[in-house]
Amino acid sequence: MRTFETVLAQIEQRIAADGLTVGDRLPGERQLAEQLRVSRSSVREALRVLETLGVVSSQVGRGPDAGAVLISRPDGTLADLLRLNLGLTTMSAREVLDTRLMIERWSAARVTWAPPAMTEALAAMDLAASPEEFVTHDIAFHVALTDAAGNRLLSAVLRALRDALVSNAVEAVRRLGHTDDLQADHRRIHTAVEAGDGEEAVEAVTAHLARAYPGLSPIQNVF
Amino acid sequence: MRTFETVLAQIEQRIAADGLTVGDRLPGERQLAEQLRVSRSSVREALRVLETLGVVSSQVGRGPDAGAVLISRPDGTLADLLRLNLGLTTMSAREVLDTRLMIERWSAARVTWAPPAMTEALAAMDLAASPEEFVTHDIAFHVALTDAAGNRLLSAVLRALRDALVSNAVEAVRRLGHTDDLQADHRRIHTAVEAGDGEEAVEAVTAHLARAYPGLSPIQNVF
DNA sequence: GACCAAATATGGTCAGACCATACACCTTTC
DNA sequence: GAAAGGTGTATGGTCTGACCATATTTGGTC
Repeated sequence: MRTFETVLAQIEQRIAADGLTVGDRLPGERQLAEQLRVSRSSVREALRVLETLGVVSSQVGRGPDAGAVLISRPDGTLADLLRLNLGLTTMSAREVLDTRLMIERWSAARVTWAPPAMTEALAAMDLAASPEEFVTHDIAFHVALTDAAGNRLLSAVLRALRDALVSNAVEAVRRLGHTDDLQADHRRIHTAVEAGDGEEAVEAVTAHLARAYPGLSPIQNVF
Repeated sequence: MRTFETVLAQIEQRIAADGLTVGDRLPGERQLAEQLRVSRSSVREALRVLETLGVVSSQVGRGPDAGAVLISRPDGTLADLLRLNLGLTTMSAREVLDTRLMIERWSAARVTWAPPAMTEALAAMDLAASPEEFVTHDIAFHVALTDAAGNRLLSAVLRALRDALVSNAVEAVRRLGHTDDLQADHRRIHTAVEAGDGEEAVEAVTAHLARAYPGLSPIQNVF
């Protein structure tokens, strides 16, 4: 097993052991390297993987104080994501694909603030002059929401699908004839996110979807 | 933009420009570093990201000849995957992604025949001489199953993910040591599909998954 | 032609160095 | 006393150069 892979495992363990959550920080690269008795290069390679997985986010120049890296999605499935993306043990794409998983993650993320992009998109939709324009910002709105959930890998797949479905969304807006109801939904979602109320948010999203796509089965949909 | 990110972009471009495909090799780390005028560290960090994304796979000790890294999934979505995991935007695919929806659609489609590709893949798996070969046909089998459900868009995405996880699947087969049980599952699925028995099929698929990936959470998976 | 051993370039890892950045702290100013 | 500004400092990002174990190639041997 390569060194950076063991580093990965140890970081994972540390996150679990210390009960780190969103916003918490890992030790600095140098300190981490010293603790794990490996070179900084290996630590960095591990961090790069974690960053790709959407677990951690680095930022330069954090003064003389502590911290170095910031956990962006520390939930328990970290191990699965690692295994999957590294081919260490086994994983299934279905698990990743399951949107329910995403809901759980989103709720577990305990997001207590609405991403600025989300707020901006909300305002932009009010000013939209055409269904196409509306949908553009609508996508941005949901993108921000998904980002708040934290899993970039999953988001990527979802995003690709979304892009492929732009025309559907436009048609949905046209069918409705107006966007008042949709905006009301959006505001409800936004409020829920701001309040950090995961359950309410999921419910709001579900209601929103039911309105936008009436033919949809009452399955638990998400974004 | 960090150096390794530009390296990422340039490698991506190179793959597209040179028309590299599965099995082809990138230049060695040192050579790549020299060509791109960056340090080997940056190249390595970029490669680590690509590895996490399932695009390349490194292996040590390749003698004095050429090659260094090997492309493992060069399909068109590479660019999207790169962009996404680098932190641009993200999105959700809403209802389309929900696997349960797929099951329902599949049932609702009242499929009363097994797709020829499915039958062929089943036979091919019997003749497979290696785990790799087995998995190849295994994928074809499940893709055919997904296609039978009727949602091409969903099929495409699932397929892409599936391809990205080939190595995991191979390992799963290796771990089992034999393919008899898997084939028994496949036959059960095939029979159910032929009979148009959606419920039985879903159940068979679930059982199949549980066998192939024992650690999997009891989430309702689809293949 | 088959087999074995040395030569060689590779990926993996390490140590040490430099830079630009952003935070914490301290001084200055009002 | 509070606000504003300057400075010190540890950080992430990058680079250089080195060593190791490994796998492929090469070339010699039988």
